[in-house]
Amino acid sequence: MAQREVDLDSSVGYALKQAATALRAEMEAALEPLSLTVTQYSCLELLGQRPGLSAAELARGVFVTRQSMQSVLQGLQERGLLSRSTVPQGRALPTQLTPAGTDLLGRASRAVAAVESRMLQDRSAAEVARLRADLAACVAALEAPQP
Amino acid sequence: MAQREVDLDSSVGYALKQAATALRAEMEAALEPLSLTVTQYSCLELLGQRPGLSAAELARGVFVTRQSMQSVLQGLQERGLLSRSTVPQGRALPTQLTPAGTDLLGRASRAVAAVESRMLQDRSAAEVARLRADLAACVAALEAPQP
DNA sequence: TGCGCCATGTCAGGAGTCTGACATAAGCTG
DNA sequence: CAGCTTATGTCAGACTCCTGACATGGCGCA
Repeated sequence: MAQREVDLDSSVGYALKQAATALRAEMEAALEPLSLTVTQYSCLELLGQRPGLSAAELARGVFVTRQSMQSVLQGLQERGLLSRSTVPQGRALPTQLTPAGTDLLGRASRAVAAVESRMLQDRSAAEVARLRADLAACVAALEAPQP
Repeated sequence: MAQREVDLDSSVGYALKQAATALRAEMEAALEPLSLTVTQYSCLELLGQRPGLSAAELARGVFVTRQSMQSVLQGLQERGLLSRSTVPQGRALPTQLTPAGTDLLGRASRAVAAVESRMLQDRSAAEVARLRADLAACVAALEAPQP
């Protein structure tokens, strides 16, 4: 086996981490004027598109633990950006954006969209869709149960 | 503007984060038997391919701060996996793998390569290269100075 | 019905990483 | 040459997020 197992210059995994890191850094910079962290924005965005989600569902969608999501929700709730139902749906507590939350989300969403469109500049819609599909296929392959 | 600014189901950024998270989780699982964290492995791998790197250079390559890399290096050094030069090259202290470090890196590298190849299963070499190039283009676009 | 099983919310503790700060060494510039 | 800038290593503190644990509410099944 003359071939090296992992070569940084041709490793998709390394490129993936590099891209995710760069994107996160640019998102942080874009969201800083709104006093939002990337995690907080992700939470608002997810909640804006899927109103009524529970904390556990939000946590999975944002890729953090329930425990972390709890403190994120507390912070956003104290800022009046979202409200949690007092009446449990079973054990879960549905969450919704407040008008202030919806307003801030709109501005944050535009800022983030600008970053993403800068990341994808000079690429056709078809190329973008292909990249997205490639990444989704990676996720599916990784999450598939292995023997 | 009827189009939503950020749609999770078609957002490349979200897919990117999802893929990076899934890959990291699988890497953690693969490296756990070797008692290595992903950061520790990344450090060893980079050092194996670029011997003599300083702590600051390693930190940039692994996407952490110098301060974090310092504690990572201390842990690896105490396990006898690497050694830091006592004679500074200027201000920097070159770092090398020990034989034990090289040996462990070999096993870790194979484990990680298995994960990456599972992630990319059913794809041609050309498709993999294209994905890697797409990701690199994202990084370049994000890091390019903006007006 | 009663039991086990899973998901959710929550509390406490700890590991990892980051920001801030300082001293030192090399390079550049006037 | 002196001074400024940059890069590195290091120390200290704070913050974020995670792991572990527990109680509670729904669901399936014997």
